[in-house]
Amino acid sequence: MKNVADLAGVGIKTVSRVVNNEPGVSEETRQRVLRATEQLQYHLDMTAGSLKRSGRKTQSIGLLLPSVSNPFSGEIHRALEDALTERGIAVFASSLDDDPEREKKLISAFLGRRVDGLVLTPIARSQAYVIPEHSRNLPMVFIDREPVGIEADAVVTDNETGASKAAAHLIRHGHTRLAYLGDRTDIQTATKRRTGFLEEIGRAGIATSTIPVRNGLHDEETALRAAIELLTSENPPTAIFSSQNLITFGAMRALRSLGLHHKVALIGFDDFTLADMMEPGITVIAQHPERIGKLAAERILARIDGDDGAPKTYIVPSELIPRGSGELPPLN
Amino acid sequence: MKNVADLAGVGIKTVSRVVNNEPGVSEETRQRVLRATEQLQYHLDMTAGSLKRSGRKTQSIGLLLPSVSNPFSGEIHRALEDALTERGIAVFASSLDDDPEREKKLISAFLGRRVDGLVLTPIARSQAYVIPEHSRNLPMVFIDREPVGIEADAVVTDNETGASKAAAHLIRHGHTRLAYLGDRTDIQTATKRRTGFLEEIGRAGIATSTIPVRNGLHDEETALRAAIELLTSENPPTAIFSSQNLITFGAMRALRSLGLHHKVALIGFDDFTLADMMEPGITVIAQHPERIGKLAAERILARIDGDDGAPKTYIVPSELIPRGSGELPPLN
DNA sequence: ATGATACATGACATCGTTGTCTGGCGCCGG
DNA sequence: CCGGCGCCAGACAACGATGTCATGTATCAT
Repeated sequence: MKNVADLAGVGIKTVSRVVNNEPGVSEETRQRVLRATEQLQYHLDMTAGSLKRSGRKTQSIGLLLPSVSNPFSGEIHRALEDALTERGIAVFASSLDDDPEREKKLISAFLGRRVDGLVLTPIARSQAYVIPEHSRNLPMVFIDREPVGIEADAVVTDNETGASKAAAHLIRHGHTRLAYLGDRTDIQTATKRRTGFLEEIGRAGIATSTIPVRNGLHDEETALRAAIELLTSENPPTAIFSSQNLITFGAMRALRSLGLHHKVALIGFDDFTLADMMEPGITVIAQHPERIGKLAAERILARIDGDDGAPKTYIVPSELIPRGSGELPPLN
Repeated sequence: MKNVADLAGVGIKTVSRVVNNEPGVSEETRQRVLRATEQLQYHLDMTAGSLKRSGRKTQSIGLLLPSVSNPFSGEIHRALEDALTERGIAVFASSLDDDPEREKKLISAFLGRRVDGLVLTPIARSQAYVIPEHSRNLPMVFIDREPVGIEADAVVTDNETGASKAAAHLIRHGHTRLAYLGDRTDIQTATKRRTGFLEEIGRAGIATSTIPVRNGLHDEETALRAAIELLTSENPPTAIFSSQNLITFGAMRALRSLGLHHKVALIGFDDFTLADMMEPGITVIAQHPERIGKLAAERILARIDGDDGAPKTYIVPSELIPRGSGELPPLN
């Protein structure tokens, strides 16, 4: 900046005014300065600017996702990015891998970079450890899962209702012998989906104690095994609900390997690419990651802009998409 | 920092030494300072530090991808992140959407944030406009596509050889009436794949002029239409090669809608989730995004660390994964 | 003509940190 | 007993920008 000022023969403050489009510079000087910036390939240093600038905003936020390679997270990321880029805010993205230690480390790394806000999927059992930052006015929005031990904004899918819709749908198609394949019980969304599913079954007058529930499945392989075991038991279910993407894949493989894919109904939580191209098409409870991302962006921006209303949880509705697998009638 | 220093009753430089783990502080003072940082919830401000620190490193890099919601990009992103997080480097990620204007704007935004390096998928017709930055010693690594108009490191998939492997595979299974469904010709990878595919056909002694080539397909819908048109023409191909994910999906839909999915062979460039669960399984030329990401990370780190060897293009081999669709024999 | 007013501009302190340099103190060897 | 050395610690400038304030000049109303 100094160099530009010298070249243009003006003070550095004037250069600052020009590059920041502040008023109070004559058109002539402005042109001279612009020519100088051009000539020297000058580029404003935002990091230095944010040191003194009012509010000390760095125009960047931190985003913590289960993994940036997870398509669901990718959609959220994209929607967030679109909304924030418009405001000139850049996004630091990181993957958590369900590791509470990593969660803390990454948050710390973002804090050190003085991000203007944090959008995150909580992993650790409690997020109480960020209370100091939060109350120190660091905007935070939790996504996908509600935080524990701290009052903050959250944007989540309607997990319970979504799962209950799946149950209702299967029951409406005549099923009574349902089964549930679920994720680790320490994941909040997993337990909510289970609750929603079982409660709906209860409401339909079916004894939930008769429903086989397999928890703790965390990948395709374990889901596959659990599903096979279930389907080859002596009183196998006529319909399966899988609480998550990978588990759905495992269930699909199990059904196919036993030749039951056209006989046993299946509804999975989470939509996925090519679900409609399967044989049969897979009925799913679709989440709306773009809506989650967009809402999270709106909330974090509002907080950055000073909104200090009481924290609130925003719920994004899920949607049942019938494609065939969920409409198969019970087979006996 | 000042506050911490006061509370601990030491000078700010001593606090700096402690939080940066520099030597020359007695154990007693160190403890006192650490207690103070704890009490005040002090967190080092890296942005301020990088202002004066030698080399002015911000410990962050910019990553430009077609879209963060694209699974292929996601894998690259993840691999990069893993390698960089180890070194304490954070990643700004942004989506380009095939928009050259956006490419320039985003690069400019990253430059303003003084990233230590840039990893990017080039979109614009030429990247000559970043020559000033590059020669000013801003490390840059191009991924997926080689840059035009600038000498810089690049990490790309072996597009030509990959496509030629697909052609050879189909020919080996007896096909002579092949067809090519390709992306926009202004995308470098697309033309390379076409070249590789056609050259291999030529080498096999088949007149490439007889091969229907459809370019300019950019999504599932256009690919679907092109494929249907091709398959319902009077001398339809017995095998199709699709140059990219979405085009493969379009081709799959076309084949299925015409009831030809077990009759006409298909090989797609790019692997995708559930390819093995299709009917038949889809044979693909798989890229290795994790390897691309890892290599890109190694290169950018080396450059950041001062490696000033001549720029080089690194080629990551692709892999043909047979799953059924590519092994169907010609049907007449 | 004169004081008031508006506008263009630059000097300077400052943001939070680190690099450099200097100072005080204890210890050692001669 | 003294010079020299090593260790700990702080004072101070500097990084690249911006906020504040002062200054100079042209313009305007009276």
